[in-house]
Amino acid sequence: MRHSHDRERVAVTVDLVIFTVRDERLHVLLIERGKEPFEGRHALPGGYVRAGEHLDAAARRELVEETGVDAGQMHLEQFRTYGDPERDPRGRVITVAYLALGPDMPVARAGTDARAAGWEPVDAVLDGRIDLAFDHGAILREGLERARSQLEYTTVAATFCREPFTIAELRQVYEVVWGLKLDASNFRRKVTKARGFLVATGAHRTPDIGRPAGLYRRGDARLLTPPLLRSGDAVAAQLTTLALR
Amino acid sequence: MRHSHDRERVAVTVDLVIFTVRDERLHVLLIERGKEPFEGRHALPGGYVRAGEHLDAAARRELVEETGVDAGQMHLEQFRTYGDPERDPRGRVITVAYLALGPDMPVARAGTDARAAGWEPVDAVLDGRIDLAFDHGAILREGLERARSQLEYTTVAATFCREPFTIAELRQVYEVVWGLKLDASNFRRKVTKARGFLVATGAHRTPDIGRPAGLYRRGDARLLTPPLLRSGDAVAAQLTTLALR
DNA sequence: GCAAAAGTGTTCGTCTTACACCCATGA
DNA sequence: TCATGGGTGTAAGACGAACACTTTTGC
Repeated sequence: MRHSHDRERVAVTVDLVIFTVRDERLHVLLIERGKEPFEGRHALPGGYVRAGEHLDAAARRELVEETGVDAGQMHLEQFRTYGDPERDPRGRVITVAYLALGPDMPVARAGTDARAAGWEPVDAVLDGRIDLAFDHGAILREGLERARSQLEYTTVAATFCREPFTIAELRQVYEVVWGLKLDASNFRRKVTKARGFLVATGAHRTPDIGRPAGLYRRGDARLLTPPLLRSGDAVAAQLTTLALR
Repeated sequence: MRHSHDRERVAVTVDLVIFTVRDERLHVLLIERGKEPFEGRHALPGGYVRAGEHLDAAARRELVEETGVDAGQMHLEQFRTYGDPERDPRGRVITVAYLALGPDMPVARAGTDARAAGWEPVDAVLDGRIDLAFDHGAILREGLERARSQLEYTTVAATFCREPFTIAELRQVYEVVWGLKLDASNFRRKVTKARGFLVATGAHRTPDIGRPAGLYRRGDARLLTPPLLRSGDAVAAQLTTLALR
């Protein structure tokens, strides 16, 4: 039996987990809410899907609104929809969560509903120093897990780097997101061997000190073959680290 | 600027891609629609999320309604939300798609909106002999891709098997879902070595002909370590097979 | 014994890991 | 020339693919 109330109409939002690497640490873009509920609390950027608007389009629009960055260049992927009836005190609102990775970029403006917007260390959210509004803490954690595993099988890590970039910069992305130290020489071999991941520009960049490093651009491959796997031990270490926090 | 029409309220449904292995082929549970739109066409089982209902609960409810199977025992995972404004001719309806894998089971009843329900070979959908309503064809394809990769990293393949099961039965799941032939001896070594995947019952089952096979139950591990990877060549072969169809 | 399917052993080649070592630069 | 990070070489061991071979059953 289906009654009319079975087909409840609900509001739909998109929320964005946008990561970047800054000062050798993983950061996430957060806003400070400018109105109730959760006024003054940190939250993920996001907003209502408009009438007739695609979900992906809404996500890209919100990304531009919150950061001023053209989403056309960014990796943007839906990773889960959250629909707990109690997740928003205003009523039934389900949200489609997106993951985006990008190079460190300036925050161009505050969001429409936001008092402020800025990059915050992911650690601060994981250890409770920053307590996010709604269920955004859980969404962030799942986005982080997704990002970690995406690094294994796809070439998205390179989207964290502003072109052209060095292999050391790319390695730092892996180290920061995974929370591990990687062997520089073996890392280099793997990523240069993976077809379509990196394109050498031929140019070099001389650091403050040390030998100049070769510069690369992103290749056209989206899937990383062969994958760059975290060892089982490494994943276990990562999980316990998370649990201890 | 946000106007009231920016917060369009939309209907939300869940749709289920339910796979099973039957007669050495992969099958998917489909219904035949009993009313417009797409009356008489095949579609994925699913329905409206009710007021105050969790998305996962709605998926489990629909699964029981369509199949009579207790979803409590089944692996059920949300894999993507589809929100194209044009995807439903009746108006804006977004749908949260779930993936479920289970042993071959009888279809207990037709769904409330369905004229009939039954298992259909996945091949028939992929090659166009069955043309699904709405965007369900695309949803099915993505669900299949998800199922294929889930087999690599998780122990869900065992949920296809009715307990107790033999290693040959488990191997057949992999072969059917991946569309590949696997080496029986290497497969056995891998799955028995993976901790928490299989628990030997000690009992044996004698086939019509041949040596009796050891019987197993599912272990408590959800993640498969080490993973059981399709080789790059195998994946390529699979993709071309799909493209040629 | 034979067919068929379960299960074990072995070989060979590739990939991973760890680490030694050389290279190119600025100070 | 020294310190620093870039980059190459290489040996030991782990892992995977392929396949020969043994075991256990019904007929």
